[in-house]
Amino acid sequence: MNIGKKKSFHHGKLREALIKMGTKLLHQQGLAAFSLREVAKQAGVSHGAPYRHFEDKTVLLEAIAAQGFRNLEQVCDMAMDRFPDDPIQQLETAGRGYLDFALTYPGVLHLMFGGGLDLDDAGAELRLISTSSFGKLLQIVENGKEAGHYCSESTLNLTYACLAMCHGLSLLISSAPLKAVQHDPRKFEQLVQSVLTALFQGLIKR
Amino acid sequence: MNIGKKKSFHHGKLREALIKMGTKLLHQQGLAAFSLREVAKQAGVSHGAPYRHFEDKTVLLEAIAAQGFRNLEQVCDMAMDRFPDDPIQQLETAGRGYLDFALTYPGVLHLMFGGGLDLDDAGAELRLISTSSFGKLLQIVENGKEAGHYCSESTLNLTYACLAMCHGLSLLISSAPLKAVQHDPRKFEQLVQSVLTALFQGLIKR
DNA sequence: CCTTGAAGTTGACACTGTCTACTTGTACGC
DNA sequence: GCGTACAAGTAGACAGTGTCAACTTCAAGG
Repeated sequence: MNIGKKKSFHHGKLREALIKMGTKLLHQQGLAAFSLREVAKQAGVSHGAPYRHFEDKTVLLEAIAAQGFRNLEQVCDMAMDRFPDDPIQQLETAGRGYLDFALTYPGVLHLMFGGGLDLDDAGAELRLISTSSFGKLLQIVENGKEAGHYCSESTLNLTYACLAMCHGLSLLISSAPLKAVQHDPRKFEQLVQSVLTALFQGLIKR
Repeated sequence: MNIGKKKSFHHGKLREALIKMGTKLLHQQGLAAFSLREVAKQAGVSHGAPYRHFEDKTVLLEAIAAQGFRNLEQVCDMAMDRFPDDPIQQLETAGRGYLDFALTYPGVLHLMFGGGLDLDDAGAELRLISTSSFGKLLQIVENGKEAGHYCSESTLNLTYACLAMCHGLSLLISSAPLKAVQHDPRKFEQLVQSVLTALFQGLIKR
């Protein structure tokens, strides 16, 4: 019996609001300063309210990380949609999308891969989405292999190589030594191009 | 008037003890559970004592991270010493050393690159050692370039590519999706070999 | 020997995550 | 239509945290 957003009880859909605010805080203040109470305050509820939706602080963080993985999965999907017949373009597009995400939400990226979360004994949601998003990348590499573009290494290992390269580059750019590059579009593009080229050269059939 | 370890005042050389204990705790409990008070307790001093040696919690963390960078620098040095005339072996050895460090001290690695520390406005010590250790890697790549092994991309960009690959691989292996691989030596070696091969193939002159 | 000042201790403060008991208010069975 | 049950949110308490200021200790130098 509601119009639009507000769903049911006192307040509305708190769960999503907390994830949203949490992401925002993470992105503004970093993981170290991330506080459940502050998230609650920003969402306009008392400090105990989040516990009705998240068992734990880490469960909230897991939910935020899960959204990050969803985002990455979407990047892969879009890349495949845009270039259905060109696996190499797929990979390049996905790689750039990954980088774009990493630079837009470095806090979330660090959360996802920074070791703060133990994906192994995380909630089912996070485990599912993280393996599934990895599966999407695997598929892109598989596409290239089927088209005969890549060398004879196992698809799995090639995928790891791709992921490692993108991931490493993202972390480097979003953290210290390369933060300068981030705001110099020319150098930035040159670096990305150069690393991607190295990556492809490493994958291509030889 | 002292024999051996104990140096001067009440307690001894607390600073180093704190760094040592801190590293241990970081490595046992992870960054999230890292507590100054706990470090102090483990070192056998009161909770206020660390403030005589470290302005801040983050300053202690910076000191720990700095040691990590020193370690990485040493890895590069040793690689160059062992193969003075073979830059490619230098790079491979350094890469494996990097990986080894990453898997032995994942907590420190995450501290160094996980975004918790802002290398830009860190203390002078950390800034120096982090750029200097990067310089060592740069030198290894430069060696290979001078020997005519690599392609025409700028040395800087090639170095970034190497670092990104090693770094990304380390993070992948030390965090979720690949933790299993870590304890299966055969698969592990296969993966490392395969990624390194891809990397070299990407650098080599074409 | 007495002063001094670095090194370490103690107690306090605000803040955090988490638990428990309480209140609110909506949906559903009668 | 109404009362009840139960999810959603509040309020207060607790231990643990980082940090600060005031205190004590003790090796060294005049």
